[in-house]
Amino acid sequence: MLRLGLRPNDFTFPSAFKAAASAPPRSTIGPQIHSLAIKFGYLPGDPFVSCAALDMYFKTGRLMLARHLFGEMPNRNVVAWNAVMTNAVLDGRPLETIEAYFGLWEAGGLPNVVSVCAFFNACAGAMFLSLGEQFHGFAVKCGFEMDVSVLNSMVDFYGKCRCAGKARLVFDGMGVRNSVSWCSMIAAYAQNGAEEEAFAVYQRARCAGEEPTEFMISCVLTTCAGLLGLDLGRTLHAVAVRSCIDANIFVASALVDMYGKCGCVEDAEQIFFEIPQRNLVTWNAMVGGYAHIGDAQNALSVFDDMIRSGETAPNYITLVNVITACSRGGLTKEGYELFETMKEKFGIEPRIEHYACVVDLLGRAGMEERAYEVICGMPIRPSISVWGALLGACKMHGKTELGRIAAEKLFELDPQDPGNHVLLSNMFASAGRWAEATYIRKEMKNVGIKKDPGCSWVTWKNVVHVFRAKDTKHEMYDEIHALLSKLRKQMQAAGYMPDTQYSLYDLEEEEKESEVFQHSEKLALAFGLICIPPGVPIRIMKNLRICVDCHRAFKFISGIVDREIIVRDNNRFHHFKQYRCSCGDYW
DNA sequence: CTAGGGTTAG
Repeated sequence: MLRLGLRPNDFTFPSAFKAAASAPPRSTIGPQIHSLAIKFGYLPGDPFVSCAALDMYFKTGRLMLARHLFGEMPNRNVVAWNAVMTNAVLDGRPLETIEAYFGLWEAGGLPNVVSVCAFFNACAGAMFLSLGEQFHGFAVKCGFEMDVSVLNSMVDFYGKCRCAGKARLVFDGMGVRNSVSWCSMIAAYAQNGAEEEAFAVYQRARCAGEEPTEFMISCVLTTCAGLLGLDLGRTLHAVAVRSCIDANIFVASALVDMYGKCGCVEDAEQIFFEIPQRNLVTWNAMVGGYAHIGDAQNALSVFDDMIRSGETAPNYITLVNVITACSRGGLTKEGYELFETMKEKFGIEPRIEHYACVVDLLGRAGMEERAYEVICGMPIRPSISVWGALLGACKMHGKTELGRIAAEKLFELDPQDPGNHVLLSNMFASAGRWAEATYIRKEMKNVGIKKDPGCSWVTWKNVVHVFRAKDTKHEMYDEIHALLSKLRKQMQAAGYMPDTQYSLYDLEEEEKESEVFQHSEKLALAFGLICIPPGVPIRIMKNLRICVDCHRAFKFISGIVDREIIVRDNNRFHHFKQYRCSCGDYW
């Protein structure tokens, strides 16, 4: 334009700055336009031009220049203050946003819709629930509740502050909704673990004629974690393909994650290797997918690809996932080395999560004492998950004394948790120390701690069938029981010996045997075998870890009836096929 | 000229 000898006017510079705002941070295009604007007399002085320049400096990360420009603006208007507020939230400095809001107020300016949205955003980012609630009242008084955007940011604010119910109240009161409103409400539920409600809102949105957007699909996909969501996840994948949004980085990352969490690494891989670009989250989700099934080799190889590609540097989540994969896959040495060198190699300081991973890694490999040394040398206070990892390992390998130390720490940190008490009691039980096992049970009763009941579930024809141990109430109980007896004989003929060492109470051996045959996962499997047609893998979920005997039995059954069985317990996946499990008996 | 929603770990 300048080369053609045309003179820029006051419309030229704002659009030029807007374009420059999305240039890479090191590009000098923004500052060049700045000098031109000065040369042509638009700066300082023109509020439109200076606001655009201000925003550009923030967006390209030149904070000092932005603040300097803001400082010398002769006539700061709301838009200028808003640029400060919105960019501060975007960069994760919510306090600065709130400060700027009051700055605007003190300077005699009147906040507008954008300022109010930014304020709610800041309260969401800083988790300032009561400040946001007060501001909610104020915004209503000023008449801002007529604005969709303001209401949307209120829904988002309540959702982020863990108040999905309050978000819903705002949402229900909205006379007009747009796509953002629906997404914010779905996110509010999804981020607070209310998967069913999130999905119900999604369905309502679709019924109301809302098109599925990248935002909507990536958000709903997070509600499909675990085997039960697989059908739903595949449906959403199809929806994304039909709407041509499956290549969007958020959608693709969410798909990789969803398939990984459902134990379908092949599907995750297909998306991962086909998409044009990947970001940190995509890489992490893929490594996480391998970690879920305990495929340490592939986790390490993708991690290696990530480093060599130079696309993105790993972060602490990447390392949590890789070390977890090593732990589950039995690559103890590799995992430990990564943990030891993550600081110098990748500049990532080990966090509490990494310590928990490495204690788990060493513990699984039978190196409980080494794990204990790591805990003792920690620069930060060991958390519940660190001691929990040690206790779990001690229980697995019968290291009763060290287990007791871990358990005592756990009781201090979380006296009400039933899982730790049960683990310790079981550990004593399997060491034959019945008096101590019973004592802990009694103690639980006295203090009023109830054990989470173990249960397993299977979906069939869109109905979830839940089983608890010794469950006789299911309508198909007789058939289930008959099938289990038959399988028991076949398994014994094939060399199966019941493993009753973790049976809770001091029962006679025979009673222990019949006890383990009423475990919830066995009931769920029998139900699956009866209902689900041959050839279709049986997918079972369990809220606690799978028991040792069930694990052994499932290997036999997968071979005897020639069926794939996939169990997701509260810790990882077990994929049974032809007398073997994907965990290699290492879990 | 400024604005509202999304993906990973725990």
